Amino acid sequence: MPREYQFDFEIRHLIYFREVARLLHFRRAAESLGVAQPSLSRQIAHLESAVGTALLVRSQRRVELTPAGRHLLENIEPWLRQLKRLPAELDAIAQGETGILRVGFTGLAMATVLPGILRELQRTHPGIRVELNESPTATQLEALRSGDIACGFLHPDSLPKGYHHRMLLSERNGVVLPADHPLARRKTLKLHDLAKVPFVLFPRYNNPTFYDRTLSAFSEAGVTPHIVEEIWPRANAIGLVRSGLGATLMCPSEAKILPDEVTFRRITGPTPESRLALAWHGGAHGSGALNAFLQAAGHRLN
Amino acid sequence: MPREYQFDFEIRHLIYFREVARLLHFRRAAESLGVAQPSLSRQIAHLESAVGTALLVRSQRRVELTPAGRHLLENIEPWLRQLKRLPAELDAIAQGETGILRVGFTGLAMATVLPGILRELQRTHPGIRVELNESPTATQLEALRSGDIACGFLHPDSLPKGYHHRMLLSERNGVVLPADHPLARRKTLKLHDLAKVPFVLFPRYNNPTFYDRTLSAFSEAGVTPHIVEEIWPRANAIGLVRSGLGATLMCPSEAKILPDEVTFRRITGPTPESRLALAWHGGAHGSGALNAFLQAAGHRLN
DNA sequence: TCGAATTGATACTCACGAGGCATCAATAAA
DNA sequence: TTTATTGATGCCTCGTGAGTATCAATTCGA
Repeated sequence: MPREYQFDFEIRHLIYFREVARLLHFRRAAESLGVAQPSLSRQIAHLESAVGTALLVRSQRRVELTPAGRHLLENIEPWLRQLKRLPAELDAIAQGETGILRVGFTGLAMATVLPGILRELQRTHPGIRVELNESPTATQLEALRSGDIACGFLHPDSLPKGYHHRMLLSERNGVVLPADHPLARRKTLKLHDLAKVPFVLFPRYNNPTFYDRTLSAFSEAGVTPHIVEEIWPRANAIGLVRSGLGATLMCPSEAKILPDEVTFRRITGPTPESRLALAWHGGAHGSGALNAFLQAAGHRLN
Repeated sequence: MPREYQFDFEIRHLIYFREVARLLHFRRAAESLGVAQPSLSRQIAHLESAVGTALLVRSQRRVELTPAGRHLLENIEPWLRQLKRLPAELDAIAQGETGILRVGFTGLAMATVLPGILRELQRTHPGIRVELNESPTATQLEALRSGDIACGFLHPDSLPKGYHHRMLLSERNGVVLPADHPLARRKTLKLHDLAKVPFVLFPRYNNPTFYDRTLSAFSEAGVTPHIVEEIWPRANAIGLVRSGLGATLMCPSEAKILPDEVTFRRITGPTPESRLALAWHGGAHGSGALNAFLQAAGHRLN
């Protein structure tokens, strides 16, 4: 038993001391603790020598606390209570009945599945607190890797191996135009029609895979997009469209709620496809809170 | 080792776990703790089975915390720190460098030695908090007996055996008169001169010994005092004198500061003698705070 | 692709010390 | 005085923490 990192007393000593201090009687305390009185006497003596201070005054016929003893009693009482609850507490965390869960998400998730999942989770596991973090797919992947988030709603196309994921939705992008734009009068558009329209997209590093896929769709349609701005989060793009800066691509779910000044139009033919998946670390030991979240997400989807 | 009152883990386990959780490495943690790695492995396993929850995920090559493990780490950290300080803390209390000290006192003490002692104590032991309680000698004796106060400034004549005490002062009483009283023109008085003067004294039960001694002084002087009021604390007697109700006996120190409307006159011949002593419980195990207080009181007197 | 190094777990033995029983010394109550 | 009750001490037993040697699984380097 090494000396340097060793406390010279143990929880047992504190519990023994508490009982003696409460009853001020060795024999009764020993009985209450279920040990023999001599053993108790020695353990208390051990504790006193370990802390280097007399905690009790024994006068053969009466036992009383010293000031240090009283101080110790008052100090350990709350801790012993907390310690007693500890196993149940840890179990609750492991079972996912409580805990903090950091979750990454994109605007699309918030516009579609996320609210329902959170509501379901709140219903089944009210003890779990979710810390939401809107960030682009690339950032979420990094956060997943480092453990900063336990799971993320992201575009799964560039998901590396070692992560589990569940596809949530896949939608062909449409276009958001200023309401007074000439093309807005048409019911549907082709990407080809938008050759001359200035575009607001998102920064490439947010999600290189999807960015490149978007440009591919344009070239497939035989045009090169005129990109005037890159912005994130995507919702901000709507503001720019509204200000007349240009148009932006967006999937129907995300464009469900739009201000009057802008219009959403479906695109026929080639168009990028927004995908949303819930991804999490492939470790075998999913945190309980994460499992609860996944369960809530599954429930939402069935 | 009885089951009912036994935690299934000890402080040692928590310290071991903390080190492993910090370093996320059994071998290095074992080295840092000064134990062999196998022992550490088993202690951690023991802790996990004791709390009934996995705290670490071992993947042969890497160790990481489960959510429960992280929770445990965060919870025990502050407590282990506190626990480490505990011996020094208890020692400080035992040595009287800190703690709470309840002290009884009378008006005479506050008018004389008490302020100086408190100042000295504050200088030498700033960690000690003193709880002052003005009460008559008889009440203080009871409080000493029950442990409500650790020491008291009181009239020592009726001090029972089993208490230590240190005499602080002894003063012949004088008389406090209304300033416009005919007798106030004399420089000194005899108790005999005050035969017809109505007197304000204190309730007998406050200090029966001194009360009786006072009456003895009167009869020695050949008079019976005309007592019109008994009041406590003594300082209030001055207010009654001021209102013209009568005169009161008082020692010079206590009568040092008087309003203009009253006058203090020394008494020659028989007169009661106010004594002040610091008394404390004769137990062998004086609390450290008490010892510090006594030391400050001694310093004040030398 | 294969061997070397590194990881934490397991098997075995040893020794410290907590626990139990019997008993003592000191005090209080009869 | 006797008797009962208090906490402390002596001695023995046995559980368990710790050490050494070793294993199985994985990673890394060539």
